[in-house]
Amino acid sequence: MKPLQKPTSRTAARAENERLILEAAEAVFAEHGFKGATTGQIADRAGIPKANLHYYFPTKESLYRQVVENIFQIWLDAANTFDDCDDPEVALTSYINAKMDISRRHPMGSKVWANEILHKAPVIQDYLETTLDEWTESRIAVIERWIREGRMAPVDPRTLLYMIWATTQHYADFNHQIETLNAGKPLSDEQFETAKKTVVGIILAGVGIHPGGKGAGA
Amino acid sequence: MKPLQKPTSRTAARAENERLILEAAEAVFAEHGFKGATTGQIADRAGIPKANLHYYFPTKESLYRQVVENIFQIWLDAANTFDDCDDPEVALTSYINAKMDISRRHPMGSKVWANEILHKAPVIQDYLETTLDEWTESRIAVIERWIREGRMAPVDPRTLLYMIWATTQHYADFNHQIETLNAGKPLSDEQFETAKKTVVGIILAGVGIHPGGKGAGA
DNA sequence: TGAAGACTTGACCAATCGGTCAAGATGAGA
DNA sequence: TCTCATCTTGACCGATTGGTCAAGTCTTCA
Repeated sequence: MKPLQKPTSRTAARAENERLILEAAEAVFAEHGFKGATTGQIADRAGIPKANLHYYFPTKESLYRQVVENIFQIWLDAANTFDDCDDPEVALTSYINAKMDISRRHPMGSKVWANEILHKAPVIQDYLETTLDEWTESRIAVIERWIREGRMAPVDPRTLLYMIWATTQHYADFNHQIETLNAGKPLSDEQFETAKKTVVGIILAGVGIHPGGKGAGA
Repeated sequence: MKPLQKPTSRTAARAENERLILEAAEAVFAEHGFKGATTGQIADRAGIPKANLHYYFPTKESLYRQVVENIFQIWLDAANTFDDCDDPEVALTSYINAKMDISRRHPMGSKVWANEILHKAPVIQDYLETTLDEWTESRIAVIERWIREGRMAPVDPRTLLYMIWATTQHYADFNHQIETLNAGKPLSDEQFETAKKTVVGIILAGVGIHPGGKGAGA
């Protein structure tokens, strides 16, 4: 039998340190942007000396890249919920709910992503051009088919997707503004549920899907 | 008769220089954020030495503050179109169109704003708490009245406003992503018109307003 | 026309920050 | 236990950057 590793074995300690650093980095990059964040801040937040951070991640950029790649993975997971079902009502509902939940649970990741796009995606441009572009085009095709089949109103599919992205991510990226307009307090679970239902309701009605009824209006 | 000022009189030159600097600053702050922007970059873009920039704007922060205040003024101008008419269809349509047009014509301003909120509004927090909060609350009251009067479906007014903000500003803030997903090219005027019409259409239908018909659906 | 204030600008400075390094601490395998 | 690779860390360095300064130049106006 292999000797049991102590909880602080070499590999476990390395994994734990990398996790601590990445967690701290996501928070600091989200709040201050790539340029605004300092490796010293990140190291402090992770509870290790700066030199040690540079032992695990040689450059600030390599650390940032890792953070962004992790975020893109979360985004892709949510994207898959779009294909849960071929019914537009179910697909749109579950996709919007998944994206809203991400904004609630991973607000910092969304902020890092927003920062990256605002600054012209110096790190993730290749993802945008490949994975994201392919995902978008194929889902546009699905929406166009739903429209042809009369299962939803003839709206521009691209604009519909952008509306969903914009609105759901707004709850993460503009969270500070939302809190300020909510008497300085975070949205309660009830308020957030109301927001989710309202967004789903407006989008579905907006594309002519009326739950309870069937098919699309004019 | 007052002596005609030469085109480069003292006051005119000052005004022109301040304009050049503010224009350059908006662009550089939009692309690199507050921390990422350097006063040297801004001065270069304005075509003046860095020391001269600091003659007009003593600190980087005072320059940034001025840029943000100008942007907020544009935002307020658009906000007024909400009150053009007491009819929800007209009000929502003209407000969405105004905000879409701002995203098209002032994308950099919107990006600076987004950056500011993303970083917890260190400079404009007071605007959020006063002017923005008052505007929002009063428009929520208007929407609630429209709902009571049966002129639109009973949706959460706050969420509706956030959807409009998020979607319209998305066309500025995420312009880079939108271009990338448009074969790397900026949206044509036709494409942008389609986007505007689609957003207006989805929102109006989403809140139960059907142009041509009258009043709200269930 | 000449004095006074407004504006311009190259050179410079202090602070910050990403990253290095060398010396030591620690754990794994023989 | 001994050895070696891995990990830790305080001190340090060069580059960048916000901001200053002093020595000019240009406008205005009496």
